[in-house]
Amino acid sequence: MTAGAARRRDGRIAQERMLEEAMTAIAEDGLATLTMSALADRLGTSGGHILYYFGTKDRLLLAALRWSEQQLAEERTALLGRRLTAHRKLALFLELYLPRGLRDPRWTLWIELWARIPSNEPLRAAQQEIDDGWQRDLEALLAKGVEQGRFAAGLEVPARASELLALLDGLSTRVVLGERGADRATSLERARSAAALLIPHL
Amino acid sequence: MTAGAARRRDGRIAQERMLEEAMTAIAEDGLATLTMSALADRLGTSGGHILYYFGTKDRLLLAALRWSEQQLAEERTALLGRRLTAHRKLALFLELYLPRGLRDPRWTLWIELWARIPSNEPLRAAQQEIDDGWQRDLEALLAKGVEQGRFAAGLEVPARASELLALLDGLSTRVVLGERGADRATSLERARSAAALLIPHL
Amino acid sequence: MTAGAARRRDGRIAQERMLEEAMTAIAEDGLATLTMSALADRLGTSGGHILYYFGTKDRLLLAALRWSEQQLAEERTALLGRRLTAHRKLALFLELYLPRGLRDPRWTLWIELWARIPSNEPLRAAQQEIDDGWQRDLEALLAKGVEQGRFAAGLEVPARASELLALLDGLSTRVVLGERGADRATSLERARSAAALLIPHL
Amino acid sequence: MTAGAARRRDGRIAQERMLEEAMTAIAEDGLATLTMSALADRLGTSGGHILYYFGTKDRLLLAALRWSEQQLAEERTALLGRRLTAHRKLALFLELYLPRGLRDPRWTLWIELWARIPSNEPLRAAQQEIDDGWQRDLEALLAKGVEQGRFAAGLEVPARASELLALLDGLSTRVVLGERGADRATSLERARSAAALLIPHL
DNA sequence: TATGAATGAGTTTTCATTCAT
DNA sequence: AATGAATGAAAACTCATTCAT
Repeated sequence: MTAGAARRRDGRIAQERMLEEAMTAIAEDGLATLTMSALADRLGTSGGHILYYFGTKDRLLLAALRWSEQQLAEERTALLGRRLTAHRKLALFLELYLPRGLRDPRWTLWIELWARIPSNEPLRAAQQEIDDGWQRDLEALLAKGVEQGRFAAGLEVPARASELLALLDGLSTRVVLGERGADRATSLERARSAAALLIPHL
Repeated sequence: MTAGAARRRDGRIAQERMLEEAMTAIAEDGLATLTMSALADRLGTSGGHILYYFGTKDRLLLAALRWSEQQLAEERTALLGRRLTAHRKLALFLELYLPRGLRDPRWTLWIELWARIPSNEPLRAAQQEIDDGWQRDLEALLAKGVEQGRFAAGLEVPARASELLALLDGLSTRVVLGERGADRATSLERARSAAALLIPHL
Repeated sequence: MTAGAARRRDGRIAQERMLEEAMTAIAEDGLATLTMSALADRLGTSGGHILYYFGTKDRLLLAALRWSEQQLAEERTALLGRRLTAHRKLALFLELYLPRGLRDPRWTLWIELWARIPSNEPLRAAQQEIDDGWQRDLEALLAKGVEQGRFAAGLEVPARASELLALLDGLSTRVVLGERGADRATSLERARSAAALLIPHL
Repeated sequence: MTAGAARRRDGRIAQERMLEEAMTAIAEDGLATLTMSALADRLGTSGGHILYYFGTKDRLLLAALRWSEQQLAEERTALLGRRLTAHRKLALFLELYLPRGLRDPRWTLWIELWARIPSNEPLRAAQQEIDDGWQRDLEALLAKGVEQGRFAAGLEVPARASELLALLDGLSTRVVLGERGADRATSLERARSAAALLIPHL
């Protein structure tokens, strides 16, 4: 391997460390206190260096979001590929989607970024794309369940998927904002019972 | 009426104009561009004067939110009091909750304020209180429907109310952020079909 | 006088003090070291306050330039109105135009701002307008000299005025940049002898 | 030729390409947007590499200026050596000096660098030297014209040369800044008519 | 020669908030 | 009640420059 390639690889690693640390910092202190220099301090590097890779803070946050969603997307793909009943897959899907708890960084970031979407076109595009991924995979999961006779034939797959995802978003918001009575366990329970009604198991 | 009372009443009106204009400005340009002095300009007054009434910008936003929710709460109360079938009331409830369209000011404000809740205790309390109002009234609506035999006896009212409200939040977010295929009409359709499944009409 | 008017007047005075101090600072240390906070320190105020009036540093510099040219324009008008021979007026015009010496703030500013004109439309407009003022007044001066029989009949007034002003610009640049042998006295001498050739005195 | 010499020559060529590209970039977008990495991109190399040759950006700009003036100096020398009347030579000198048009790179660079001269000693020295070259050659041209009886005996050569060059600077500034009515053709006309008055042709 | 990762000082700008009048 | 002058903290961002490889 040439020195150049090594250097390039170092950069890759550095970038990924930055994204990971950004998510961790958000999880610990919230996005409000995530300044460029605070993040640089955590990483033992300089603010300039972070922006050397990402250009602007907005783009850094977008990259962090994508990186975090990328990991979930992989878990989702793995989940879909497992040999499980559709019921079980759906249950795991719900668990995957909902926040791990108060201050879940992925959701903290989403809530913050929603506010910026109206004035940030690349962000809107990213959100659309990410949402589409969840919708597509949930539809696939449901369709397969129908095919296997686990869910009612005639299930309106896209509509039910949309509704379930909207419901999960609403529940997630509540969890991550710490609304009274909206911890992960309770919300998961709500998600499950609603799912059972929206997508009747035969 | 004394001069003092007249002045006080004038102050009330002035404050209400400020809140209304704040909501309009947010609907037009988003909260990010709503600075104190921009708002003052729209009102033909000074930033100092607005803060003379509200103390801080955060309190102004909170007041604006409360003012906007207050109006909805009144419509809600009126709705509950009307002589309509529970089905019909539920349908109107959904229409009342969902955003009027892209950039609906109430929802724009919510999305912006969610991001501030983690670091703003009074805001969290207000949110809780407002959400409780919707939950309480939806529960009442459902309970009455059960009582009248319109909804299944044994309906788990609080759970279904929570789920429906979470779903409405999720749908609303999408509408107000302008997600593809998430206009008011479509979202209302999703809300209706999901409601029919969550709260089976007999 | 109302308190409001007094406050407003205070603001005016404050703005003018800022412009004056900016020019003085430029004369003393050059434009390179004129940062917003350095200027604020000199004025015993805050950087925010300066930008409260001028919005951006660019606009502050433009205002400073205009303020400084305004003063010269008044001197120019006074000069044109005096009862002097055209010869004498022309001589005084040259003295007025040329820099007072190395680091003359007006010229320091011009040289700095020339570099910004290609990317700054308001600045270009201001420059055009200011140059037009000098051209117009020099043309008037020459025309009157012709009329009075002091300068050759048939003098091509606009052309000669343009040439003389261009020459003065060139000389001024050299003075203010401290080129060898280009002090004010020598440059004035060059200006005079060139003027005598371009605009023959009868 | 040794490998070392070949490499050295390659380096020369690389450096010259850099200078040329710098001038082109400046002509296209102005100096303000000429960052090291922008220039590196245009050249398909890295910022570090450019500085490997030039050390600092200031030195690069200075080298670019010198390189550009070097070419003009050669044209000037060629001009002086040609068998032409002094009148004709003077006319060609004016054409050589004035900018080719709006955004002429040599002049764009000059205007930008003037602003840096007060704080950059090597730059000042270079400017002096380059100006001296023009002055020296113009004096030689005029002196020869006098000698040949083309220009008035008794012509104060150094003074007239200074004045003409100052005038050319002033005209050039206007052309390159795009002042109204200051295109190359008009400015050349002004330069010619002023030259005819300053240096009377017998 | 050549790269590109890393630095970090330095500057403008924004805006809620205060307060004398 | 109303103004608007004044504050000042905070933060993003730029970019020439260095240096290990």
